[in-house]
Amino acid sequence: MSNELPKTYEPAAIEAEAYRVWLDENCFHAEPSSPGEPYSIVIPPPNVTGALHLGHAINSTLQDILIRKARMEGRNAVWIPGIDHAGIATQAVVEKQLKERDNLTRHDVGREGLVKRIWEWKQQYGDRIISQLKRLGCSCDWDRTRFTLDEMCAKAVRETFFKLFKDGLVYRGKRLVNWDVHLQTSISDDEIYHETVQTHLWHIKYPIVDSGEDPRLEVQVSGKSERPVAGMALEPQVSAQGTDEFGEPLQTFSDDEGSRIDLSNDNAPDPVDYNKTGLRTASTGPSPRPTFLVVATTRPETMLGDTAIAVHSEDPRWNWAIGKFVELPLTGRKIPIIADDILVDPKFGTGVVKVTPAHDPNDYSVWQRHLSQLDAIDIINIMNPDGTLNDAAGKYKGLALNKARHAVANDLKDQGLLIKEEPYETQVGHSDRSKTPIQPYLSDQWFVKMAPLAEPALRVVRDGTIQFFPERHAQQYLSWLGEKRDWPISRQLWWGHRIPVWTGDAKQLGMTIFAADAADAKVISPMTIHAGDAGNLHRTVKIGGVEISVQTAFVNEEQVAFVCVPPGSTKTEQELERLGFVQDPDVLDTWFSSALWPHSTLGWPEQTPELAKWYPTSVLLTGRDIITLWVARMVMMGMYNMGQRPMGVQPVSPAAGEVTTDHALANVENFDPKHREPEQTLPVHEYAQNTQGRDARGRAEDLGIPFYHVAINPTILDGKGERMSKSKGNGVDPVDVIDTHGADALRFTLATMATETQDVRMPVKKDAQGRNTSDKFDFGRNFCNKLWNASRFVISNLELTAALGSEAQARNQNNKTAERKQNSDSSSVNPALKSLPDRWIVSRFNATVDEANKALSAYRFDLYAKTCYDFFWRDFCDWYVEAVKPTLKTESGGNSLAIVTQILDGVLRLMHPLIPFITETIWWKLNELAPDRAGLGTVHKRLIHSAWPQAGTIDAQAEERFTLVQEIIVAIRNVRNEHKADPKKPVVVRLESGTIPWLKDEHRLIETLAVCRIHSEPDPNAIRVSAGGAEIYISGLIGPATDKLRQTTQKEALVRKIAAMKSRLGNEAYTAKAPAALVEETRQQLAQAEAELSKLE
RNA sequence: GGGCCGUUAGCUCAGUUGGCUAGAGCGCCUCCCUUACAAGGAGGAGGUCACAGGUUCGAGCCCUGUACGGCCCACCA
Repeated sequence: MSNELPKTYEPAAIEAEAYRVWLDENCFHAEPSSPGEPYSIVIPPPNVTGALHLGHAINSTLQDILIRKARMEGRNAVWIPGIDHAGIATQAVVEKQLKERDNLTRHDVGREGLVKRIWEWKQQYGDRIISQLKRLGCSCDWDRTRFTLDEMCAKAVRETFFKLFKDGLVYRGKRLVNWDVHLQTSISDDEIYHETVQTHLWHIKYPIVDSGEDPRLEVQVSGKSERPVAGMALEPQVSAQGTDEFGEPLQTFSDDEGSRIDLSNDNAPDPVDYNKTGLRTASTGPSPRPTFLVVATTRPETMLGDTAIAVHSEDPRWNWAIGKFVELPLTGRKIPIIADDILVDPKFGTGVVKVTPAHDPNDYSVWQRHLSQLDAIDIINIMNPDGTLNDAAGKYKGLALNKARHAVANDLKDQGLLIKEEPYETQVGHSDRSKTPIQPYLSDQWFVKMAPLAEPALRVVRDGTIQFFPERHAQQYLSWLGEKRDWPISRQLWWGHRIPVWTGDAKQLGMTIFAADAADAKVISPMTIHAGDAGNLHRTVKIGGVEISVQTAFVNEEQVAFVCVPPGSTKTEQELERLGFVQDPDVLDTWFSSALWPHSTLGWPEQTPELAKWYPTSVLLTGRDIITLWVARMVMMGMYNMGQRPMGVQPVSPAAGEVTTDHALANVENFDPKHREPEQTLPVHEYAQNTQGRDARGRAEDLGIPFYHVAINPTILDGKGERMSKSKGNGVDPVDVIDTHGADALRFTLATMATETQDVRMPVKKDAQGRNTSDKFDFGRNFCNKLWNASRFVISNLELTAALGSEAQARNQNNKTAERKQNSDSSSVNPALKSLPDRWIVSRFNATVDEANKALSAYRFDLYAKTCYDFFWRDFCDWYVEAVKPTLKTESGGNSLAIVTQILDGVLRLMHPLIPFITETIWWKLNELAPDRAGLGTVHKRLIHSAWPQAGTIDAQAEERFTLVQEIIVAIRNVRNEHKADPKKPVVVRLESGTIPWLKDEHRLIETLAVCRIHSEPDPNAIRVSAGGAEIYISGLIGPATDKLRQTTQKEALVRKIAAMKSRLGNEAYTAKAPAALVEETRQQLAQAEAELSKLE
């Protein structure tokens, strides 16, 4: 009894036990010094913010499949787990908790206090995530668990930041950022969602001040301008690489783009439609012109920060006013009317736009565009970080924005400047974290220059060094990276890697550092921070072995120095602080540390054995939503830090001129190629082998790419097709599913869903215990149950045989070395094959292994699971086991028991990566009863460390023959069923198969599986059917009526088929152009169909 | 507005370089609790492959267009 598997499959019991054993025996741990070709994966670190959902579950399952397979293939496989600190998200959650529990803000507890609390949160939820991964069966090397905020990562972050700073790829600039007024931090574009709000469009009069033409402008009032119109007059220094000096994407214009309007076009606005615009004309002058312009805005309060009015240069209604001024209502400031053909769409609104550079992204672009032009405009910030108005707002100072809006609108109304207030629907950006509206806000931020980093990262995907699966996802990567928009990396948060820059009086620095060791102080590169700001410098010096990189800038007429030092320069940091320098209070964008993940987890910047062995990693598995945010940045930073060539500092644009190449060698010095193992060969996947061989890997190493393959897993949606998320409440905790169905069932089902189609719908239901689960997982659970029971069957037979000292087993001992050539732990099935079913099932197994290999090397996890399913359930259980069942325990069973055992052995190996718990558990049991698998030799104690099955040869003849036998059996069953034959009572069958001489050898098989007796006496009343060229006469059934029907249907089908084939063959084009083999095949089929038909007449 | 993807059985989805009667699971119908498994077994019904053109001897598959759905990016004051 102890030898038996429990009668019912209960995943909960076996899963806990199997995982415990794996952990106890350290099965997941890898060492770089171990033998085997490297195979490595780094987990996309889940956010510590919350628990894992099904999206993580599918992602983790697929990685585990790859790692377990690689491990079984004898590779030195490591899967590095970890968690992301998820800056904003985590801080927001903890702050919210602080507020709700203790009614405290972060300012009450202070920076240290808050960070301490977040660490406590991290401990709790990090542990939860790890335990979820363990429940899933993930075979991560837990000894190597990392956190994006741990010391190793911190060091990598500091090193990288310093490199970037030194290379001039980090710069500080004023930029309009998305400001979360509630959290008082800037947030990235991707942390914003848009919400439709009902608001108003306020139409406001801006009186034109007649007295002043803008003296800075050359006169040009009518349609055609003498000088290039604004918007086309982009800075000549803008590089061809697509960014200006701020890294803004270069916008290119051509005459056929929408920025110009064609006045002959009917769609162009009525030249002067005063009714439409609500304008009045002045009574004097040769041509009537309005005395004011009307602006329509959704945000009247921002007019306090207006610095210009913009119109389209070719809009005849207003272009005469370009160069004049308006008086800004409520403030009395005089602001210019400028032309900006990018901002202004004459067809929209009044064709007149207020420009508020400090509070609107588009207006900010206007400011930038006009910065070095004659018509440069001001930029005025009217907002405090907390969302109230500042001194610049005059009497509105101190009001919150929404209050100011109404105050402004009311005052305008009082002054008769508000023409109308029309209801308007618009989209307003909201912070994903605080759910409050985002304010564009002008602030000082650090940026990473993208162009030099993006270029190489684009190249390696274009040239196929990095491959996407499915391939089409590369497009998203390429198009996003192609924009090369600079990356704002400052976050006004306390939770994260603090920016390693100290700010202070440049004069202090000069006296102490520069002057102290002037001979040693080597100027490494000049840098311009803002165009036109003379005196801004960028120097990197080396003093006493410590590198110090300095950027200077003028702030309020004072020269301020920004100093960056590499990690481990504590003394220098202290010295700086003694001099009054203060460290930047901001932290880095979370993605900054995530971008380093593949190499930082392996120990970089130290040249660790892990890095040498496992970098580049073999594949990255992730969702398509972070191809840009994460994948692209990992490639960039991987190449920047790990590449042997200093690509990060190659001057991509001579015009940029800010970065010199002479310090590029600094990167090379960091890199010690000796740590490489030149004998390393390819990663596992076939395609790489048949393309460039080991050169590919060598080249990839030179380039420093973090992975060769990017496999994109599908997004899991709920039953309504909506993305799962916690806020929607439609998320499913994988642990809930594991509780209801088991981890193997979850894994199996998720794998079948990992198709190339992007999204998977998952109808969710709540069970009695309130757990979110889905009937979808019944599929996997049923499969596991089937495996459980089939294994029980095999094991019960082994027990019996063992008890009786089976002859079959003894015989197999003799056969065991007959044809085997593999090592002792091989799973190749190759006993002495006798019967057709034996030959067939072995051939099918071999084909299945082959298909599984192909599927997995293409990351087609669904095909892998499907292949396993079809072979195990359909071929093995439904056919083979049923075929050998009656004779299994008898002498005449031949070596079927051996084959059943060996196939089970192979199936366990083949499916272990997919359903590790159940396969491992059965493996143990199988080891007890058949330690040598009836002749295969010694097997490994643990399946996790056993060999991946080898695909042996395909027996085409056996497959062909067995297929025919199947057809005959199905035909007989069919008739039996239609006649409601007693399932246990055999029918009498006569087979006419003169053309198939070998068929008589399989009569016994047919009798078994079709429940019949085969006789040779003709019966005139027999029901006749045909299958695969054999005529089948079935006697002993009543009810020929249905047979008539069936024969009629069959006949009709044949007639149709014959007609179709005849017409095809009658078509000369077909016989001439189609492949000869196909035509011949058609002829044979036609002949066969006609023969069948004639027999049915 | 730009780009990408999808539309195949009642539901969820496969369908390889175009090639015989388009498949699976679930659900449904009939029969069967046969000592591995009713979470099972045997059989069955069910599809004008979104629509319209085109290429081809031949189209679910390739091309063009349309409709509907989804995603990403940019978002008009």
